[in-house]
Amino acid sequence: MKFSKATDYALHALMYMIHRDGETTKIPVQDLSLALNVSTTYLSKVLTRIVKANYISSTSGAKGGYRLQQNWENVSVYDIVVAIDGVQTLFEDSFDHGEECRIQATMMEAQENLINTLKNKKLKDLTV
Amino acid sequence: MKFSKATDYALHALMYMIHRDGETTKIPVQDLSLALNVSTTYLSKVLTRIVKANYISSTSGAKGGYRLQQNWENVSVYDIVVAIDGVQTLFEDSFDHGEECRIQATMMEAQENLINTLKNKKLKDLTV
DNA sequence: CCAATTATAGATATTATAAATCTATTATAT
DNA sequence: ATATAATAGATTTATAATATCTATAATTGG
Repeated sequence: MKFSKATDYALHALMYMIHRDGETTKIPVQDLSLALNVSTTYLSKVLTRIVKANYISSTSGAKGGYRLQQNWENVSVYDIVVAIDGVQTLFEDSFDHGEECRIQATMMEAQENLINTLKNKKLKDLTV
Repeated sequence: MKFSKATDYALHALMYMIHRDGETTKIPVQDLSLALNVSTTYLSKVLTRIVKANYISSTSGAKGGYRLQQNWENVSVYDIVVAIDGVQTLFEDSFDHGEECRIQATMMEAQENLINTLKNKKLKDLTV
């Protein structure tokens, strides 16, 4: 019952990018890696997922790097969680008690409240 | 980012006990094991934690078993989660950005909403 | 075109944790 | 005394997260 470190890395990397230049410059993973003290290989593997999800762009080669997309302000914390870990179910009932299982319903309700909090928090809100 | 199966087992075992006899009879783990289709050894290991947390009692030996405590109605789903998995932090920030880290604050807020949902749901509510 | 730089992909290794089993021990009723 | 039942500790198995390594593809500047 934990969020992944990868999500933590991604969020901090994004905040670094936002605070540094906004969506104006490309930032190579090495810079981010240095700032966060996480290996370049792993961090780039993580960031590639954010690229796939289209919240940042990337360009290979010299002078390349990662850059925020114009829409970054509307991206929620939950979007990042999903981009990294996929849509997770916090609770997988081992029993086939069906729809009317109140235990499952309770867990789902709790999970919804968690998710909604993260959906309502945009990256922009974290910069204020 | 998952609840443990053990918690699932415990909750279902408790519901079985509640529905069967309330706090009147001792139920050996073998009965529960049969009802849930979980091994007796593992289930008893799980239930022992619920005993330690004082939400059920146990007696060894012939005609022994597990029995609900009189206070079971006031026990929340969160109480069971904690009894099994301990107090968990859903998010452990890898960076020492301190109190004012907004990422951490957001995750904590989301976690609080999750926990409060589970605190407000009593075992009694699951039986209705 | 060449060399340097940078992201990506795939395979693999490492760690950590949950899930489950096994054995021995202790307690209780008949 | 014997059968029943919980508990404790050690150990195994399974699974997922974390991380590294190597090779490949793309881009820039000379």
